[in-house]
Amino acid sequence: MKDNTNTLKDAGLKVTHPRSKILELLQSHPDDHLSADEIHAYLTRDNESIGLATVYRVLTQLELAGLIQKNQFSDNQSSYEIQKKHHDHLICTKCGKIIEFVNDDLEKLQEKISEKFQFRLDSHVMTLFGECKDGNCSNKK
Amino acid sequence: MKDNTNTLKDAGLKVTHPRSKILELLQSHPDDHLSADEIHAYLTRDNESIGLATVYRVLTQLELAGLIQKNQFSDNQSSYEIQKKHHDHLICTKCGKIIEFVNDDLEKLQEKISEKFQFRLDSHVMTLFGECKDGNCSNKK
DNA sequence: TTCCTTGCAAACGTTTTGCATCGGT
DNA sequence: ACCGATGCAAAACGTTTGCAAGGAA
Repeated sequence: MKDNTNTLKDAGLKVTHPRSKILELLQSHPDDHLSADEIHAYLTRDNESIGLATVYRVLTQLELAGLIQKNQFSDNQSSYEIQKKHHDHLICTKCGKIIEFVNDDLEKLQEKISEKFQFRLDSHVMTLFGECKDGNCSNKK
Repeated sequence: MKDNTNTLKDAGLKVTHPRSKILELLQSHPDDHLSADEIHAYLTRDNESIGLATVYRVLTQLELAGLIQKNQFSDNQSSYEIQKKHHDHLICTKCGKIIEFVNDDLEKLQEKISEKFQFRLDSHVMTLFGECKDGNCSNKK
């Protein structure tokens, strides 16, 4: 019985090869934010013949099940990552590096702002764009 | 000499009918967040025969010139608004209402977080999603 | 065996581009 | 008159859908 078999079952999803493979891929790249296309390329490289349409379908299902998270940063392409505890993102506009962070003050402040406008806060997107101080920064991407 | 003639000239853009009209439209809807398609529909309704491609081209130019702001919320469609002082957004997931707000503590906190990760902060996107307490909330959109 | 899932190809909606014509300056 | 701006149609892009074939329970 494979690792994510129970994960999928618990989510109410039948255990199929594509679902298992895609979940596995995202689990083994916990720090990456992969597009559907990149995921498809990884699978193809591993000699898995899984169609791009299936990748999209499976990603939608996994997201709905709460197993992965979909991100829409500034480009036109969505990216996906395995579900971790809540966090926000810091993106280097030069090298594309993405840092995940959590800040409790920020979360509290968002609640305060929502209350001020009489909103019941469901979720938020908070992405900081800047330039990182990495030496190899401009080389990447 | 029309209102936004100088605005366009100052931005280094030749004053043309489409540019003038589109800027005018956004200026007269300061609280709206319109998609290219909606803008095109408004123009068509006003008997302006401006192509959708031109709308896209002009919006890109106006954004580049800093005269308008492009937003990519959660849908697949971008929306545009005239440039105002910096602000973030609060969106009602039920009725689609968008509230603009500024919070200095938030801005300071973002700076602090960026510094912590050794980033030089350029910009940020911060959107809160929730449910507003409006009586007519569920009727709209 | 039963349905759900998959692969493929075709459709989709938004945005971009090529090209001939038009229009500011 | 010049060169950029426009309209139209077609292409491009990421994503979704229809359908017949395949696969897990």
